[in-house]
Amino acid sequence: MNDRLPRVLVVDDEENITFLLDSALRHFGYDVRVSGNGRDAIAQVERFDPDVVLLDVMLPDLDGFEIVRRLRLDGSKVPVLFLSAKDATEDKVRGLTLGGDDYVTKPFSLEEVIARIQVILRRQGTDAGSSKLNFADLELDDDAHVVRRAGEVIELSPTEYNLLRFLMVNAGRVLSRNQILDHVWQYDFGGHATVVETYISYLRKKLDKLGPPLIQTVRGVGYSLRIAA
Amino acid sequence: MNDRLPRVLVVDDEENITFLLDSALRHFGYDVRVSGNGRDAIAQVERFDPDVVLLDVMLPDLDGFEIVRRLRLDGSKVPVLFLSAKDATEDKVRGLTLGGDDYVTKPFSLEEVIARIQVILRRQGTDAGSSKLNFADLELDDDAHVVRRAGEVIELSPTEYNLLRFLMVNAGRVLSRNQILDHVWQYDFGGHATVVETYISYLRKKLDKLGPPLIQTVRGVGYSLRIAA
DNA sequence: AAGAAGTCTGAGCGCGTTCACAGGAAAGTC
DNA sequence: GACTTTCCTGTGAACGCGCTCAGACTTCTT
Repeated sequence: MNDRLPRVLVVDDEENITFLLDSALRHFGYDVRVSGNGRDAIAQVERFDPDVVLLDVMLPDLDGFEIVRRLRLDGSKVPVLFLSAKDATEDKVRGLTLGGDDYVTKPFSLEEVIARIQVILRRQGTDAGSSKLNFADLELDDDAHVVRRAGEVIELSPTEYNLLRFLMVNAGRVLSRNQILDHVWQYDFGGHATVVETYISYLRKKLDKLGPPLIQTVRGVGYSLRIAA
Repeated sequence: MNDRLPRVLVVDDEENITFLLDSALRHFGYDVRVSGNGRDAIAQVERFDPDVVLLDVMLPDLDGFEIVRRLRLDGSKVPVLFLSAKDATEDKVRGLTLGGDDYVTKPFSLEEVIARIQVILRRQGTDAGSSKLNFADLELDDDAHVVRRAGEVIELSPTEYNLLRFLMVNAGRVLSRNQILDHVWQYDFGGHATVVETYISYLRKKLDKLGPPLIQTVRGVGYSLRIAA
């Protein structure tokens, strides 16, 4: 087994964002470096040799595209996951997915970002894991973005999908409403934790048509994916 | 085995609270420091280098979130367990579970706080122990928040769960009703100690379905988890 | 521009949880 | 064995948590 940790370089000038991604990615077992501006980022790619770069499009010195252009000129082929604001720049980012790059729009949710990173790493062969998550007769395939139970395909909205993914990654563990909110919803979500209840309800309605209940309520604590006793 | 004691910094301006936590945590084998305000707390983090900080959100000088912000700017990554009042602060707690931080609402029960601290320390690798407690054919898993006897899952209410946890942590020892009340119930509980009897009764009813009695009454003193002779 | 899909809020309802209390059982005492 | 003390457990009331649904609002499609 070749287990050098996959290396991720996070480039953003907002410290809350880098802190957020840094802690989440570390927790996921990545070797993380952080950079706050474009020039430093280019230098770090050289020294750190990351497997993927998380790159904000709006940086104080160089813009994200310029950074990538220079990296490519230097011969680096590291794939980039852009973090773009949801405005004009979004158009510029389109079409990048050809070179193996991809993008998510700010504000993102962590599950979203992590899923994308894993897709990139898998396509590169850096991350050995499969694109499928399994629990009981449930199957979630990130590459195809398809969920099945007992063979049947289940149609899920984006939020439902992210929620189920988070539950499956943490199968067996109890997750508090706030934990769920922090990982599944966009980081700037201002509403109340009761949305989680609504979406758990949606998920149950769709999942439990095809078998026994899988999402357990732990009263006063949260929810947990578990096979009923 | 590397057993330097885990270090905990407790920050609160109410002396009853710090006293309470100080003694309980010491008794649990932690190396504890106490601080009564924000500025001092920041200084202590630097000097004492704690593994976790117990931080009241409402402090006379700086508010808890501001303290964390400053700590992060200083590069400290120490996880924080917030002690918050159950109202307004609830909203501001967003994003906390990402950096490994968490919160409990005042008034808390000691078992609650200690369980949370252990979760944080385990996740950090500071506390080697597992998330499971065992006694005879009983098993309590804090991660999944599940209790089993002889393999069967037992559904417990929050209070029942905390009570059983306290009994298991102190297996073999006799615990008085007041000790139990002090650790399992919220510290401002005003009722009578007879509740304990009620909950012992609930627990016995659920546990003893699956095997011989485990909770022994020690007349005139209290209760004890013990395998019948 | 209109329709469809997705998201989120708020309210109502049901049920589990918590706790006091009281009558009866068990243990200990003389 | 009778008496006292301690403990057990059923009943019931108040409360709060969690589930669900309708509807407003936003965003994506065509």
